[in-house]
Amino acid sequence: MKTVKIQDIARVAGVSKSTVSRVLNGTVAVHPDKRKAVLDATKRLGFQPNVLAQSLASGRSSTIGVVTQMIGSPFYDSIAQGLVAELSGTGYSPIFTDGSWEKAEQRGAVGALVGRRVDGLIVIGGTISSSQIAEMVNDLPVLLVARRCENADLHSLAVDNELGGYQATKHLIEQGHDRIALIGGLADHEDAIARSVGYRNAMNEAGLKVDRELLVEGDFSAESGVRAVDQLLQDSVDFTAIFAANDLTAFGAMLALYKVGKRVPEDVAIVGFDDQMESSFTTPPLSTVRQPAREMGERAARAMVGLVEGQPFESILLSPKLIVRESSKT
Amino acid sequence: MKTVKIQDIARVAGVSKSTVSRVLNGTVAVHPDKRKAVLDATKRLGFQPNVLAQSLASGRSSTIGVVTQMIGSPFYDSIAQGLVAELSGTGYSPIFTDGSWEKAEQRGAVGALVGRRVDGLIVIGGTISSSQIAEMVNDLPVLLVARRCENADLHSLAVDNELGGYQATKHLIEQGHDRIALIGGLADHEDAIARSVGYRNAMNEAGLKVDRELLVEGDFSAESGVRAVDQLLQDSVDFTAIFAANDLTAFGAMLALYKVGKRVPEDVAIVGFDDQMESSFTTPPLSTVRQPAREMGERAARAMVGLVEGQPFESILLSPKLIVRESSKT
DNA sequence: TGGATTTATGAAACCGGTTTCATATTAGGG
DNA sequence: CCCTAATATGAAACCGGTTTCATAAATCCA
Repeated sequence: MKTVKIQDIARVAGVSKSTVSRVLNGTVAVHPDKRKAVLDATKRLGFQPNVLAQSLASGRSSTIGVVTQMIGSPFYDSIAQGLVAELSGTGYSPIFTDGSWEKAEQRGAVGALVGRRVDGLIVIGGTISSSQIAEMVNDLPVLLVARRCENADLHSLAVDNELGGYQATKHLIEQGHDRIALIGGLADHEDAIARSVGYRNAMNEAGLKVDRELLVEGDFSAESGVRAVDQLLQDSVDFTAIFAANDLTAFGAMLALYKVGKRVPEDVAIVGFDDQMESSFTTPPLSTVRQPAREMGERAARAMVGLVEGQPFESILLSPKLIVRESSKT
Repeated sequence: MKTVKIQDIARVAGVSKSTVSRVLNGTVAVHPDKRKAVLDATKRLGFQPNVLAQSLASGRSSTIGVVTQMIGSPFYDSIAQGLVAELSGTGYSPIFTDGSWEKAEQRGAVGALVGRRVDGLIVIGGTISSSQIAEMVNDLPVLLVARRCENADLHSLAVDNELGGYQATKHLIEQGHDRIALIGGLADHEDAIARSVGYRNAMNEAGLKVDRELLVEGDFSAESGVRAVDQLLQDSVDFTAIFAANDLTAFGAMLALYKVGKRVPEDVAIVGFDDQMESSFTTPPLSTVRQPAREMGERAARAMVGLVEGQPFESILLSPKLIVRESSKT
């Protein structure tokens, strides 16, 4: 029981390889009789084309390379999910490679995908510079997701993190808070920095001073939220609200507050960032800045298919949306 | 600027294609001088082998096909993450196809992967029968993850859901509860059924009656947890504890209880299932049955690489582990 | 020192398709 | 009815590697 190839069909149908290929791809017209013979043989023999051979011959692999970041945030995972879901049924398959933290590893990931002759490349987050990517890919369409891009050759689909940070902070200010602590994300992470800039802008705009003691480091993990609140309490910092770099951090902060008997939002109001699935089901439900992660994945998938097929694409900077739930209501 | 191929290296190094291939793969010894010449040329020209061509010629694609289930539960996603992480650096790349809910679609997914000549197939969950998979893959190694398998040709790596359900329920009983509600998962979902069987076993063993009113339907979503508790309250069912089919459902249940002023665990104790990342940071932290999802993905990746390279593998049924946190402490 | 092995290497076949090119056939037009 | 243009089809080249096979060179052993 060996795999049936195009030649077998040709023999059975009494035609040449070429004709079989033409029928299967519908590239040019073939006589209805032969066409039928080929189709019958194909079905009878249970032919399944060798995608590898097809790709090699045609120069198109029907594959989209994806470089992922397996760091904590569920945000990236949702993007990946959206990608997989939207790509299924388009004829293209995603092929994933993990770029973890190291730039070297990310370069390796890009290289591996280029070696696989993917038709397009999607890079989710990541720290490798866009010009570096550009010089590796050699005219392959590239889409950076969840990340801005200064390079004109590449396209990007990102969320305005600065605006999000501004929205969250402004909301807390409007709720009457003026001592708002910021639990930051990774110090060198582009998104985290943008969010904290938004925080500062909102504070400044409202004429509020950003005390150094209100600023606590975090790393996007729930644990760091716990640590941050513990530290704030230990330093007996005066604060009535928290803007956390992401929802996970906010979860940790809420837990730490709960442990010492502080109530949310009565004693401390909290706003997170991401709006991950669990956020509307915490006690109390968490106010947050929604990043349409899954939708971004879906849009990225569609955009990439378009790019591969020659359609143009304009880089997009999506606006995040403030979702007010109970954790920040007065 | 065109891609450099093996023939270019051969020309530059003054040898034949064959020799270049031999050097690059280290299959047989070549003269040190030529070897060096080839290596130099390779580096200088920035050669990147065409994986497609390699695969076609060698018959091995260095690719592992993965059929995913994009249904709600974060459990499946964690498995996928583990897979990606562990596979990176092994020389194999995972290629994902979504099998969503429909069996037809799952067959399509398997077919597409077989057509891509993957070296091995990993199916995460899914409802397509294992014998059906077996007849499509034609001696390809197959590993079913998060799912039992009766078929001897296939391998599986699963968690004993029944045991988990038993552990959770028994724990609640030991905490003094005898009116324990069960919020089920999808009615026709293998895992959900197994967990409820475990629940019944524990109840029976303790001589407790399983009232029909204690059993509420769910669908693994947080929303269904909310609905279930609302229903229990509306029907004024007498219960002091809840075993939820998964953590997400438990989150919803906790929120619904919070809304009506019932405290966890004082008024109602709760145990979930999965131990997803957020579970230790809910207020209060959720007791749950841990499924080592990420680890399962990692093990699956290792096992599959082994299988592809001819090593044997014994199907594994992992034992879940009860994690007691505050949501179920008396 | 010479015949028998072993070893390194290039030429060519092959993997399974797609696509160009040439040809046999049919249709079209005056 | 004959010559030209359009059309269907098969042969062969090609995609970029791996691998078999044959051969020239080197090594071995008596």
